[in-house]
Amino acid sequence: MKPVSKLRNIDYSLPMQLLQATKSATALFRTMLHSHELTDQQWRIIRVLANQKNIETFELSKKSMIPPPSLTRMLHNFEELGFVTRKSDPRDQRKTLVNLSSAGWKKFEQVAPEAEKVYFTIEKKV
Amino acid sequence: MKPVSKLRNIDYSLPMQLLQATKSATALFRTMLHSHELTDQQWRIIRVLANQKNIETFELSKKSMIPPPSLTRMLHNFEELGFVTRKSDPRDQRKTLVNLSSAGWKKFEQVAPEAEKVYFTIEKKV
DNA sequence: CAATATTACTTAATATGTGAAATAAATCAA
DNA sequence: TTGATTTATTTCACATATTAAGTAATATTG
Repeated sequence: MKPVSKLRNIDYSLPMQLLQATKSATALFRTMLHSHELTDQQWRIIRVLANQKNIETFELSKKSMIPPPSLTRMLHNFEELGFVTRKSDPRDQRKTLVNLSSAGWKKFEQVAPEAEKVYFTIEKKV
Repeated sequence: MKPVSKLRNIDYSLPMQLLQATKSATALFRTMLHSHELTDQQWRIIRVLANQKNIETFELSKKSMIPPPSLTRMLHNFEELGFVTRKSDPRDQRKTLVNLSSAGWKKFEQVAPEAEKVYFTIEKKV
């Protein structure tokens, strides 16, 4: 029998445990979000935008934890859907400032109460 | 000023905190894995295979947390790279049994000690 | 045994993640 | 003021995730 490296069982690996925890935590939201035609990531963007006006793309990326290339694609899509508006920062034309449109706000107002319900459900379990 | 739904700040959302934690934990492994030409997910597959012979695809999917459609593609790729072998289960031809090839074992033996080092680094920090 | 349902996996279409390179505006140095 | 550098964002190529639908083998029911 040839010697084999010892490595802790994958079930006890920290990244795997975190992956599992994330999966469990997001599953409850996902079902609700899908009934509103939103993905997890789209909802993260809307939440951040509801909390801060004229946010720069880079900061939006950090706060929503969506990498810049994904964000570019998603904002383009959101613009077409009419949920967000973009304008370049007059003080620094490299920057783009993003805002919710009225349709975006409407979506937020619809979904936010249900998101709170899901949080409440989770907290009861914990 | 129109009424606005109250929702906890996104920074305190459980899924976001878990996402952040996962990102931090995997970042440490990723650099090391890339120097061995492996992605995070590929290493998860190899680890599970090193731990269990003749594993069914579905169980491999669960243990590696890689969804079945992704797993199909990745195993096909791993077969071409010569890291794994697949055969159908003689007792139930719907099932596929997966194993590491000798090249797959070699890869595991190379990477496992370095993975342990990363774990050790993390544990010191915690 | 034949019809149906279930299981295990694959395929397909689309969305998002990742790393590198490209672009344009702003800043800095000589 | 020009040329080099940095910054903010985008584009590209490819890997992985997600959902739905398809396929073949097995199990179940009447």
